[in-house]
Amino acid sequence: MQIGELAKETRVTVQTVRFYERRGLMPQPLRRESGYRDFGEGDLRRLEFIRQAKGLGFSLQEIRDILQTRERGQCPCTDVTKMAERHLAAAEAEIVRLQRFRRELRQALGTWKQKPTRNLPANAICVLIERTMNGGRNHGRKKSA
Amino acid sequence: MQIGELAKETRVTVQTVRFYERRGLMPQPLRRESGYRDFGEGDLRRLEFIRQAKGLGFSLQEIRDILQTRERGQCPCTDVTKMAERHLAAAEAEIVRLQRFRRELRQALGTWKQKPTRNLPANAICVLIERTMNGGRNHGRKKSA
DNA sequence: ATTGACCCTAAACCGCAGTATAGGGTTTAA
DNA sequence: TTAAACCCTATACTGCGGTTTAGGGTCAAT
Repeated sequence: MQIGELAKETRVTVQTVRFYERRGLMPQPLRRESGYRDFGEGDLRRLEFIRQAKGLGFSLQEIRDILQTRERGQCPCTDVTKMAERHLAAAEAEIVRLQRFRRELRQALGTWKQKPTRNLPANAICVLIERTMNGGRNHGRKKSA
Repeated sequence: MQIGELAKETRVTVQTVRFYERRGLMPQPLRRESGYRDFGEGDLRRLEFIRQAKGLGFSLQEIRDILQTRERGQCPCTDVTKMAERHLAAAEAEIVRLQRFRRELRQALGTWKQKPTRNLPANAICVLIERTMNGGRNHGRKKSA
């Protein structure tokens, strides 16, 4: 199989396949006389695994490590579990953070709805921003001061 | 206030302050005869706002846009709301994805505990990986009716 | 006058995950 | 024979959010 076919099958670009090879995710493939890469079924499955792992949030570095462990005949389960739990923890922290912000935001929007102002720059999130900016009442910062 | 003091107060590096200036997040500050930047209270609050906004997941681009809208005397609420909801949606999608993976992972680990293998590379997540690598047939996946 | 802490600019570099471009060679079919 | 479609390498570029380096200038105290 030529690189173009492999790329098409796995829905990545040929550049990406070569890029993965450079990064050590894909092995050095067989070469024809011409220098053309010659891939087999194993390469196809490997590339599909890379795509799936990427979809699960693993970095190329992590995927490379998993594949290398596997290549040494070892089980990458422990590492994979650790990585996955780490991603999970990060995502959970992220969502907690954003949920907190959303609460603040909704509160601000509620205030805004109760006290609808026209297009004056004094409502809702602006309040939140002004509060953070800690000047509250004064927008006085202009360059041509 | 010199750049060093500003940086210290806001717990960023002086390079970062200059970087924000280049990126248009911080205004061109006053300069002394020597060329030294001279910051005021407004700059301090602005930089603090940048830090907080960053903490809330806004990109520098977004923060710059918010500040520029504000500088034009307009209310950035609508934009901010949109941005925040977008971040939230992204984080929620992320966690759903990872929760799905965690389920798969836990299932795999459960299987592994029930059927302890020796240190052969055929257990748990390995199974998950092997399944992907060896032809990727997904058995027992029931998603939608 | 000299040291040391501070400041200045411009430019290069980092990791990430590729994408694009330049300048070629190969294969296949008309 | 020639053209299209494919392949090759090497290098540069993207956007993100900075960090580092090189090579200076300024300011306060000694």
